[in-house]
Amino acid sequence: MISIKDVAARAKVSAGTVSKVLKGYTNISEETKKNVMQAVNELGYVPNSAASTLSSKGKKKIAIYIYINDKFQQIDEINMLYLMGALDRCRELGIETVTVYNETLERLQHDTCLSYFNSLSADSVIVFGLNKDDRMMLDMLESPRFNFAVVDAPIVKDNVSCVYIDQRKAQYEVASQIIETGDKVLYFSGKKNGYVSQMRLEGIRQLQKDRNFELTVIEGEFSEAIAYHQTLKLANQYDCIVCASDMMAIGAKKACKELGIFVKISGFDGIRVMGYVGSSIPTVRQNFYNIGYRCVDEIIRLRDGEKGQKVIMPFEIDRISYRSVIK
Amino acid sequence: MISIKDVAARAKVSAGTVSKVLKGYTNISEETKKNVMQAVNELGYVPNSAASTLSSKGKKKIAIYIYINDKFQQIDEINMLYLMGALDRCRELGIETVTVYNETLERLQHDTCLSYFNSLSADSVIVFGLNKDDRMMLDMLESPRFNFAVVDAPIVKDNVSCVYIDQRKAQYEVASQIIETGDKVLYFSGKKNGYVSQMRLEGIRQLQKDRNFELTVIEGEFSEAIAYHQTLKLANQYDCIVCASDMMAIGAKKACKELGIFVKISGFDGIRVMGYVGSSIPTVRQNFYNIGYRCVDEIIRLRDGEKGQKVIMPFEIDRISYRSVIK
DNA sequence: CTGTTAGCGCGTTCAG
DNA sequence: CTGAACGCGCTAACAG
Repeated sequence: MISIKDVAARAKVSAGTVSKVLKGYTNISEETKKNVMQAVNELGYVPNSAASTLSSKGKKKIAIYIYINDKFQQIDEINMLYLMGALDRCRELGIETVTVYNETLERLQHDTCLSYFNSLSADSVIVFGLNKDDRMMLDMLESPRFNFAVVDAPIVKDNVSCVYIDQRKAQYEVASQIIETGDKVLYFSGKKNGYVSQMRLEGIRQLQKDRNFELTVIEGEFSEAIAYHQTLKLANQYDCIVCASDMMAIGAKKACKELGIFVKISGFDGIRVMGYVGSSIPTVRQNFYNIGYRCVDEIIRLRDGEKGQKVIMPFEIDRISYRSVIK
Repeated sequence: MISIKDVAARAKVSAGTVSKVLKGYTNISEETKKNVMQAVNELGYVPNSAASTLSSKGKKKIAIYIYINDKFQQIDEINMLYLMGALDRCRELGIETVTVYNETLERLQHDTCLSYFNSLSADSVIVFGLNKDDRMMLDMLESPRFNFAVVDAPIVKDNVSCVYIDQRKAQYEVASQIIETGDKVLYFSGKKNGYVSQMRLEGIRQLQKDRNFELTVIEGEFSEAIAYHQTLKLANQYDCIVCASDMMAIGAKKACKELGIFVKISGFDGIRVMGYVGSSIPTVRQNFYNIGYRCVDEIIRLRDGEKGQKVIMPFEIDRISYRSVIK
């Protein structure tokens, strides 16, 4: 384990000087700066981040908080894209990250959660797809000591920005692709009390007012299985099935095929698997990568002392073709 | 930020004693133990892991090394399952983890890589799907200071265990489901020089000897697009298309459908998307969760001073139905 | 059984 | 412009 001392010895300066060089202080002669950097390279020195963050109370990492579980299919694609976006942006900016998984937090008490992120030397947290049941994280948002960028939850505070597409508008637009006046429409909503679920529901309700059709709402919990089974039971009574997620749309479509009937269906999210199911279903394409990317920029804003804001990301209404997914 | 001192003050003992209680030392009176724990709870104290690992040179985290990119579709599902397995096992065992992404390492020099993991206070690394191009990680494996569990690469050393299914046998068996003597067989292999690609290729070659058929091998690079386009061109000359990955099988199947011909196809991996493509394609089902889970146990073995070993995980030959993926 | 002491590796004053 | 000295929060060795 080569420490800053080794570098100092090799460069014939003191440890303090090495530190200054590495931190980019200005008042260092070019001469010694060069020597130090050379020693660093020759020795392959990497600062010990534990010691570093312990010493300088400067916590600078961004914690990336991810829900990882097997309850909902295809969540992994969305998470990976969020993650890629955020990681790429952090790399561009030279910011260190820590990945934190929800199950890790579930073990902790309310208050200890703060300390936990603290001990990770994070001062900011990006929350991908905040869950309304996640008391732990919701409590954390109250702590002014951290900055947050939250995806898919309409929460704005001095230290909290939120990032998402206009769910209401998106649901309105995608549904309007398939619904005609007078249609009987079945709507599979997401999780009861979920943030996005509510907004999407408002979207379809708005469309109902504007276009006048019969609307039945079923809580689909984003579950493909529920959509599948409910569709098997009910599809023959409806002209359209509007789904608050692609996976539910896939379940509904599958059921219709099995029933041998045609019902207009729309989805929501724009995930790749839509390109494989052999049906052309209009959906809302969210650019998850960009959302993740943008979250980092929000954190930067907050760190700079700006107040939290709501960031609305663009989306597209489209069908996902096989061609588009195989690249 | 409440530190060990605060706890000590509240419990009216010294910081050292608190530390001992928390580390589960035996020679502590029940009385003070209780007091300390109470103070810990009341204050919501969480040890600062940076300080902890800095002090005790005891590095105990397991670093989980993941390739994250968008080059190959559906890698995300596999990675997530690996990850879930490893994380679950680590939680069961009370081991802390750090997640490290390949792109982070790509910035580093050879030697600094070691220091990097060091500074993360990791003494072990789990590598999911080691890439033969990844010089950085391959070099690291030479370092006896770390323990490694490597998935999908046949590397065994004192400090390196590897975990995977019997690729050779799996490819043999799944292909034998569709190939009959005298068939003309097209084989889409994985990445040239890839570890698993080679083993799978051996499997099909072995089958060729045993069953006697005409075999053409094309480097498919695990790419759905390549399989798709090559199949469009060549399918009518073959009876079977054996693919070294599910995504290639899907590409091949799609092409056959477009050509309006039937060719027997097999896949490899057992990922969920196979349940959505509407074709019943035999494949090798790997239990990625269990593989991730098992990797942690291998690390434990190595930490206990045992030598690295090859761990062969079970697999199944099966078709993935829609029913099985919607649960 | 418990308190005291001495660092872990680094960043940051403060002198010089 | 540079070096010495202190302390971040914690653990370990040593006293008592």
